[in-house]
Amino acid sequence: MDKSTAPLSPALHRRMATPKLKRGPGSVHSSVAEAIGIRIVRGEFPPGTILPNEAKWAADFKVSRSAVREGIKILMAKNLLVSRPKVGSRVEPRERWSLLDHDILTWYATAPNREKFLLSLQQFRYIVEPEAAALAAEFHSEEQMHEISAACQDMATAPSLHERTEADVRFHLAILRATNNELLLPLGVIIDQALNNLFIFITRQANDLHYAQDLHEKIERNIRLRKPQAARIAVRNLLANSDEVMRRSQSRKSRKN
Amino acid sequence: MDKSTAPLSPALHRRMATPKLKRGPGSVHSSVAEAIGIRIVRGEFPPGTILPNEAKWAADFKVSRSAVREGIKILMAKNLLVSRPKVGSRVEPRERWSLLDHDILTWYATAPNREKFLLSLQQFRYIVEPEAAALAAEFHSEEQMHEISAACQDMATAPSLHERTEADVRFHLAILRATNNELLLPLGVIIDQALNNLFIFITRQANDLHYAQDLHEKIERNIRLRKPQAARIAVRNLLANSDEVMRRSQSRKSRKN
DNA sequence: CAAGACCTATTTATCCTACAATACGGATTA
DNA sequence: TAATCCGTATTGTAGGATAAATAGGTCTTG
Repeated sequence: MDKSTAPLSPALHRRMATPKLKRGPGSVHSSVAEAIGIRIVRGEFPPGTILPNEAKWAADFKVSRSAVREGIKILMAKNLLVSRPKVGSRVEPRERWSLLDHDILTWYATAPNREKFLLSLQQFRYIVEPEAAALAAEFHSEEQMHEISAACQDMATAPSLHERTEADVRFHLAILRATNNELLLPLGVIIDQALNNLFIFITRQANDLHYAQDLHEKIERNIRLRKPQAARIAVRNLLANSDEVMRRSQSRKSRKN
Repeated sequence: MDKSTAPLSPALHRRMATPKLKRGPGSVHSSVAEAIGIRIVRGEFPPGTILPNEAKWAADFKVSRSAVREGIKILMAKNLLVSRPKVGSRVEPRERWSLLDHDILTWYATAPNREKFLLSLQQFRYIVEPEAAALAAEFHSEEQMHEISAACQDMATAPSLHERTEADVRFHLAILRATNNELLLPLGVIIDQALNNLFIFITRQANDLHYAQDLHEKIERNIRLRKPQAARIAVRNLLANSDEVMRRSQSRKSRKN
């Protein structure tokens, strides 16, 4: 059926209209993948939906069909959709999506339900990070320990909040590496997302920063001294502190409104 | 420098030779992605290596350059490599690989170091699954609980080992779903891989199967009765049993040799 | 001689066109 | 009514042409 014959409200029509392709710094196919991918994760094309065909995308974005196809292939690789001849590209059920992929996570962070997303991230960290710290305490090599310590020091001496966050991410990734379990490495994208989203909540008050630094140093020390159980608890304390910071920021915001 | 001028040993040459493309059931581009992807994860092209250019692959595989490009795009989406004009496709460092992707995991399972891989899988399960069961015990809905119970029953009544493993996977995935944390769903690929690899170790002795079934039912019960701590422990017991089975199988094998 | 500007060759990026394979859904027939 | 056939829309594959990007060498210049 031709879509133009379907009676659509003007508002719905506006929502369906394809936004112009953001001609960013990257290549065309990745821009296409991003443009379509974002609309999928935001729920504009719910699972089971058949996407517009390749020719339509090519026309809307003013790019060649090849570029569209390469973009679609990227989304297929991330299990956002599957393509079949004659039927088209169908959005996969959410539980098949590779949510732990860096791109999807980034797109997802722009989706409407940010609150719930941040809670899921935080919950995920509670599961993984304490155990990762315990493993790191048991199995870290000297070089890996050095990376952890260096990142911890960089946090203390970082001149800006941005650089502090960068060192913070580096600290936690170094712990994952020090577990010597390579399957844990991909979970770094979670930490990256979480910290960069938490970044906007972080207070600039010297007291808070100093306390957070203390918590990080406790983690560093317990890993260095090879005390798994103590490292586990230290990480839990740090995460609880993050929760607390978020909660305070949240209540401040609601008081304002 | 032209590679053909480099003095290669015949053995190395043989290893470099491109195997014929497996023209399986899937599409050509996914076969290309698989063929190249497997060689990357197996270490044939170590991180930092520049892959042969697209024209070379097209000639070797006897496919069009378009197909090769679409295959490469799939690998790019999984962070196995990055492509840049003039330089070519460079293999990314291992810690960037999306190891938790279903395809990569499957390819990885064929790699030489199976033993270490299985250990990493098992260690990963120890981190995630007990906590997932605890969350499921706290937050599961009625429908989610029903899926868990049904899978558990199917395990008991499965007529073949294969179908039993299928229900086993379904059981653990249902628990992940019941956590109501969507970020945990992608970890299902780990469980899927682990159980399907463990499958070959599983003894057919009725005693063992009965005991394993008992362990699963304890998990089911504790989730159903909303006892997080007990569910956590029940999962740990199950994993310990898997370890035990693997260890026994291992020692039997070494005794044979 | 050193440093910077400028070429050139190679590779991916993009576009285009044509045809093949597939399977949905309607038309046709028993 | 039910089963089969077939037209057609859509992705899949092929192959070629051109554009853009850039590493590395070359030339110029201070």
